[in-house]
This record gives sequence, C-alpha cells and structure tokens, in this order.
Amino acid sequence: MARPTIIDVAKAAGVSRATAARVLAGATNVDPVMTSAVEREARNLGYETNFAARMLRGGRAGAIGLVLAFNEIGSLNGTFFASALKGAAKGLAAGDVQPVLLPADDEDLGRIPKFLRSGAVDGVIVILQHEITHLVDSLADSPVPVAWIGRPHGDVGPDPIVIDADNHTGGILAARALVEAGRRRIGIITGPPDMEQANERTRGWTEELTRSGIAPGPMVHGDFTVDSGMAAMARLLQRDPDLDGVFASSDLMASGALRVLQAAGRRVPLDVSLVGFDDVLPATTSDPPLTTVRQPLEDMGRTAAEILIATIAGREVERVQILPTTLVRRESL
Amino acid sequence: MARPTIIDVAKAAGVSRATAARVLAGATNVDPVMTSAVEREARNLGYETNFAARMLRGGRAGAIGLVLAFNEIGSLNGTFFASALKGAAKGLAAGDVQPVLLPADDEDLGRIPKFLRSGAVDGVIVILQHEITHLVDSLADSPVPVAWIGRPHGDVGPDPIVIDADNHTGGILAARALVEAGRRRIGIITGPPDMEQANERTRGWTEELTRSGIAPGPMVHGDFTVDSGMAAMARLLQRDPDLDGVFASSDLMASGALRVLQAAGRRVPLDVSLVGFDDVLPATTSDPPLTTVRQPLEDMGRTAAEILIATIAGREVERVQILPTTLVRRESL
DNA sequence: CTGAAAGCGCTTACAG
DNA sequence: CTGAAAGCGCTTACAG
Repeated sequence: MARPTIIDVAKAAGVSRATAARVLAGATNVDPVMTSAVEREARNLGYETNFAARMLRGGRAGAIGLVLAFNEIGSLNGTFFASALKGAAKGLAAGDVQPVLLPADDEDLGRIPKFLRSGAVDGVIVILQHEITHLVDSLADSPVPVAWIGRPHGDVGPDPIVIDADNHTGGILAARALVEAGRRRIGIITGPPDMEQANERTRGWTEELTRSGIAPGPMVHGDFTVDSGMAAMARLLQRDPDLDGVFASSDLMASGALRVLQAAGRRVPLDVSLVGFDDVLPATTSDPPLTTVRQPLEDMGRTAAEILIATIAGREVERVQILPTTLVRRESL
Repeated sequence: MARPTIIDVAKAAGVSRATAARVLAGATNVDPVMTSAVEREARNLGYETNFAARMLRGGRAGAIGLVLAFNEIGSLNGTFFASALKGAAKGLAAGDVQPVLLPADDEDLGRIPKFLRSGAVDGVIVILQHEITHLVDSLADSPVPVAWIGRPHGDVGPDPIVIDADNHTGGILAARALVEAGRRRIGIITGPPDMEQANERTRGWTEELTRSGIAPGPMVHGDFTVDSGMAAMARLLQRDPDLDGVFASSDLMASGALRVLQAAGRRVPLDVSLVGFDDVLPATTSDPPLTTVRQPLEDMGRTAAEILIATIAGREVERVQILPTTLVRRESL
C-alpha cells in the first residue's frame, strides 16, 4: 500500500477526515471512542502527516538552511565523520539534491523514522562511525532507500546499499609496513569490540603478522578518541616495555599514543614505529606526522550520494561498494 | 506583496495559469509572445516555484537526509567551520527544526537565493569563515531572516542578525600572554587583509603591545591554512631571526608555524613562544599542544540557531551578540 | 496551441 | 461534538 493519508486513517476509524485531523492534532473535544479509534488506526497504518501538504497549508517549512561556501565544506576533514559528510554533500550537490541533516537523538529514537515517513526526504545516507545498534534497527523498515557508510551490524533488510572501506586490507597494509620497517614486537590499539570495521582491521593485521612468522603482540581496545589512545598506549607499554611497533585503528588514537610514547622517552620512529588509520587532519599536524592507512572517506560519502540518487531515479547500480585503503607514508614509521 | 504565485505571474502576463506553468516548465510549443510575457513577469515579480506545492503534486522532495548520531556531531571539531556547524545543528535540533545544508556554489550564485524564495526553509544561518563578498550580496534581500556567524563585509540590510566572537579582545589576550611570558620580539601571522575578523585580532594585538611599550614585530598574511602558516613563518624568520614570540590568527597556521620553527632549530616554547587562535582539534594534537585564543565556535552556532528560531517565531531578541574569547593555556607559551 | 478543471494531502472556518 | 467544503500552489490530462 502507498503511504497512508489521513483519509485512509479516517475511513479505517469510521470517522470524517476532519475528526481524524482533530485527533491527530491533539484536540481534546472529541468523543473518546472516536479518538481512540483514530489513534489506533493511525498507528496500525503507520500514518505520518505528509510534510509537503502540511507545509503548503501552513506556510512554514520547519527547516533552516545552513549556508556555507564550498571551500568551507572543503575544510571539513578533521575527522572521519566530517570527511564523509563533505563527500556526501558534494555528491548530493552534483545531483542537485539538498542535503538535510538528521541528528539521531538517543532519547527519541522514533524521530528519524517519523521524519522519513513524512516524505520530507527521498532517501537517507547513514554515516556509521560508531556502531549504533538502535539506530540501525529503527531504520530497517525505512520507507525510503538507505545508504550505509560503513557496514551496519544487525538486520538491515535485503539487499542493502553499503559503502565501506577495505578494512581488512588496511590491517594487512599496516602490519606489512611495520614488518618491512624491521619491527618485531608489534602491539595494536584496536576499536571497540562490537565494531566490525575495527575487528576487520585487527584480523588483517593478525593474518599478515602470522604470515610473516611474527607473533602478534599485545592488544588493547580504545574508542577512537585521543584520550583512549593515550590510555591504551600506557597499558601497551606496561604489557611490553620493549614494543617496537604499534598499529592504532584511528589517527586520533595514534596521536594520543604518540604523546604517551614520547613522554615515556621513546623516540618515534627511531625506537617505536607507529601506524594510524583514517588519514584525517591530526595525522598531518602531529610531530612527527603519522604514517597511516588512508580510508577514502570523501569518496565513500560521494559514492553513497551517487548510488542513492541513482536508486531513487530507478537506475540499476551496484549496491555494495568496498573502496580500497592505501598506506600513506609520513614520518612515524 | 506576499510571495508571488503562478497565478500572479499568469495575470500579469495576461495568460492562463496553465500556459504560465508550461512556459516556466520550459515547454516549447507555446506562442512566443506569451512565452516572453510570462518570462518577463516571472522575473519582474521574483517568482519562484513554491517548494511545498511542487512537492505535494510531484511526490518527490529533492532532498536526502544525512543521518548521524549526536556524538558524531560531537566529533565535529576539527575546524572553525565544523565546530560552528555542530553548534548550529544542536541548536536547531533543540528547537525541533531541520538543518538543511546549502553549499554555496561559486559558479552558480543564484542557486541559494532561488532556493530561499521557494519557501523550502524558514531562515538561514551563514557560516562566514572566509569573506565571500558575492555570497553576502546575494543574500542581502533574502525573503527569510538571515543569521550571520562572523561579521559580514558589505551591505546586508538594516538590523542584521550577527553572532561573532570578540576578536579584538582575543588579540589583546594573545599579546598580553606573550608579553607576560617575557617575550619582546613578537611577530604576527594574520589573516587575509580583507577579512575584518583577522584585522580586529591584529588591532588588539598591536594595541596591547604598544600599551606595554613593545614595538610590534613583523607581520605576514596567511589564509588560515597549515601551508600558509608554514610559508608565513619562514618569511617571519627571514625578517627577524631573533623573534621570540609569534601570534598566529588560526590554530592551523600556528601548527604550520610550529613545524617550521622546529625545523629551523627553535625550541617551542623555550626559544620562541607561540599563540594560536580558534582552539580547534589540531591545537591539542600538535607537539607541544598550542596555547591559543578560544573562540566559542559551538556557542556561536547554537546562538545563531536560537536567535533565528526566536525571530521566525516573532519573538523579540537581541540581534547582535559578540561572544567572549578566552586564553587557553597549553604548552607552546 | 490554449484554457478550465481536477487533484496532490492537509487543516480549519463554517454550518449544524 | 461532528462533517462537508474551501483552499494552500502547483502540474497535467482532457477538451477544444
């Protein structure tokens, strides 16, 4: 069935469309029997007020534009999220589609699904930096197509649109670079255990070390932040003071680790080699700048936009795209 | 006159509403006389297709949602722009208003004014990092209220909504900190000369040095990027190799300057003290972390959202707000 | 080639 | 307390 209208709700509840509208608007002077009938049917049908109709009637959009120069979007590269956002914004602009920001509120999980049912957007791109299980669940039965940047955990329905980086190869690249630099006692600062992308990096790293005949060193979990990188590095040094190589699953954690290493008197890269992941701004501003595994975040965002636009237009496209990761050599290795 | 409709255009052109619609849709099989009459009147009246009506008719929004967890917005702090965006997004979310991203295309200046006339948004926030004169001009006669983050150059009409940081005091704080650290040969890396905010910082710096009986040292312009900071620092060292203090008008330029200083054998802060501006992520990840003048970027974004929402709701609010800057002491001073 | 009319889905002033 | 009807602004199938 097509998106239900208020007429569908009214019919199902056996009342006039005016009454249904009143109930849905929260009016109190309506027969309680009718009220509950309307509320029940609205829920059953998954009714949500049509955004365009309300706007045409009321004259108010309920939206505010954020104007920014394109080169300001260009400056968005400080973080994973900012870079992906930048790519997506560019891709959407190229398709003459407006990007609408939908912050997912932890306290009100229903907001986004509701918004999607209102018809205000033709599709959504989800930038999955951290695993947000409830968000994934609440988008599983979206009435509009969803493109996932990063592979979602859990059930997202059949044939999802997924854009991800090749995390597994990224882990291999990091391990190989450390081994080729002559490192033999190599630890890892990985991401949260429930985050599949981090796990794949770790798997690649483990495989490549094993393949090279080197036993993987100590592993500590972080949460991708600078602070967690500092804490993780301190624990890594406790576990093996003679560590000569570290792979951190994000540049932020790597830059935290770098600071702890230097404070502990280790010279990087002389005593310890360090490889990060992401290739975001802090990788270039730290001292020494970080050798890191580059995720093509901007490309991922742009690709998500393109696939989604094509899907909405009814064109056939490859719905899963894993973009390559590459090693960017700077001075921490 | 209220926003003109296609009926207004049709009347003015002396044709039926169907004909006007055909012309506006680009149909070719319309009498040339009628065609040009419609086109002329549409232009005269500043007609733009009502977004809600088209959407209700056509069923397509022409928009795509970017779903992101709130803590991902929280990670937006790599740059001036990202932090302001983060604050604005939070402020809008609190008011239950959707943020719509409007990238300003250099090649198509008309796009944003057109969009605003379509009624798709109730207001706009402009994040002015660089001075974008043409953008300012093209928004001067916006049909919806505009909130400027950063003081716009040029004519923006009467009684504009402006949210800015106290750049002048920021410059004073930087100079005072350098002087109190015992520095006497203090150079400055400022912003582009046409950018009022950078000029105010420089003015504050100059005033405070003069007040302390210290002659301001050499000045070089940058464009707020890391690279421009590196180039500027190199020139500063040429002009005065015995410099013992530097104020850079952005943290990115400061981190570029830091690298050049260290490459030139200067220890920071032992030989040279360095103060940045903004307090964005790279200030905390550089080595040493930067002492910097903090702009409350997130507050500025949030304030812009709040003022705009209040204005749209018809509430009276203070339309100009200059938020305080503060010195954040880290280790480069 | 042009115009009168229907209809997208909603809300609310009006009549009962 | 409830319903029939008008109207927000647009586009297009239909009739001429």
